[in-house]
Amino acid sequence: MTQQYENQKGKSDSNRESTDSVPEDVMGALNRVNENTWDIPTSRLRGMRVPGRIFLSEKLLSSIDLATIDQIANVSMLPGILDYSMAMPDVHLGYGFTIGGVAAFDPQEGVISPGGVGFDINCGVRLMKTNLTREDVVPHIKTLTESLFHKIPSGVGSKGQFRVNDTQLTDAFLHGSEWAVESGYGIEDDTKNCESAGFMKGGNPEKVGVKARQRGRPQFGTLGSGNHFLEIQYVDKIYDPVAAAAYGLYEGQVNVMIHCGSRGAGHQICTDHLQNLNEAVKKYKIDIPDKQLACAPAESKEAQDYYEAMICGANYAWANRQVIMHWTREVFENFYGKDVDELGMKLLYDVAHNVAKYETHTVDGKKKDVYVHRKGATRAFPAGHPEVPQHYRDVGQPVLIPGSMGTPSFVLKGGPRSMELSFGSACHGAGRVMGRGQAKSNMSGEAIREELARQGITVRADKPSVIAEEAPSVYKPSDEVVDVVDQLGIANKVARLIPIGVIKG
DNA sequence: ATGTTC
Repeated sequence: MTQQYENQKGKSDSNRESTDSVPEDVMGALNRVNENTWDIPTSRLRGMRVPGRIFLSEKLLSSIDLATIDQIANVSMLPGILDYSMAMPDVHLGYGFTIGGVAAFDPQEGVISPGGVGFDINCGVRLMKTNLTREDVVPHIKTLTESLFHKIPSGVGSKGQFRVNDTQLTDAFLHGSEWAVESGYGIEDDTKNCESAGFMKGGNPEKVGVKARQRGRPQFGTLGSGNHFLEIQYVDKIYDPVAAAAYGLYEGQVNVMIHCGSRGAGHQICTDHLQNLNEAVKKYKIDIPDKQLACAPAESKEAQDYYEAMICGANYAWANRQVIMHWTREVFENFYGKDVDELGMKLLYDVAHNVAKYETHTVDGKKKDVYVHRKGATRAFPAGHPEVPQHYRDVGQPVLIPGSMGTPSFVLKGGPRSMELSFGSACHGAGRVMGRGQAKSNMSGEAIREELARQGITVRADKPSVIAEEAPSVYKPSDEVVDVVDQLGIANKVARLIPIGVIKG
């Protein structure tokens, strides 16, 4: 870390007392470009190759601190970064890169960095529809929530209902949710309604270490902990009737949202390759302002090894969400005595929140293949993009934005300006404003559970501390975050979803 | 986020 960085960090700490108003140093670090766009000029820190850019409303400005701004600036120092080091309105401090960060790199001049993906590789969200109404479900919500809690293992270190063998694990690393569907955990349509059709090509299980395999095997089909959840929600508002019709959403409809990732497997893949990349930084003499930005030239063996292992982690996560959705269907089938078809339990879509991808974008007016890192950011391809499934192509890719526990989630569609503004990316959620530790010591999980119960939301968690960590008040309001990307035309609102039953790890 | 602070 540079001396300059330390000085600024100190300054920000001393200002933290005056919370509600935006600290002067935050204002001083940003140049306002328009209503929802703020730039960090390259003059801020020595070594910035491109400016930083935060998509944010004035209202949310107080949720940003100087340490977050400097992480965005630090990323702009990485070789081969294109256009801007970007951040979404749900941005907050992360490992090296912010959560809510988007950064694209030239494949020849640029780098690949695990910090730009995160430890939970392909943490993501899927939304499954039903044809049940709120009235069909609310009277039974306690029973349903309880059944789901028992069917789907959750919590830190939770073990699954079945153990995949080594061959199956390799298949999952290579073929993601396609493997899960072929193994009987789903229906053929499921993979069509998924980003990248449920798996990325190019995974190489030989780049996944023994430890990652050991951790991954027993955790298959588990939810995990932290902000991960399974929610029964209902559609309470439609903003865009045409898009809603194309997605099959209508007011009063009950849906299930599943938010989880690659569990210990992805975590171990990230940890292992960070070690290699720490060495690569020295070997290739890359000047990085923060050790957490470990990276290697995109075409180097070290970077490609990580990328091939990361794909395995991403595919594991897609298979994991697929298996969890399958068990959710079984719970509903048993409860209502109807099958999946009769219950209309179709997958609307599944998106990755933490992943790096080789994609085609327009840079300086020319088509170019780049490595886009999305860490706490959602792909949001617009109408007409060839990667959007045929049946959604006229509307745009579904963009699923979970709220924090007890607050609304949103379905958006990829907006007309996402390709020009943000490498086809939008926000991924509400975004924390308070750290986990602080939340745990400040909040009572049991009190929050009772308050949510008064609001008609049944929460079933592994332990109360998880509820405290994820209290709605430790997050930015999801509606304000979503409004920013909506107003920018990065992704446009289609429907709002209100939780009624929540399973947490 | 995480076999919870290498």
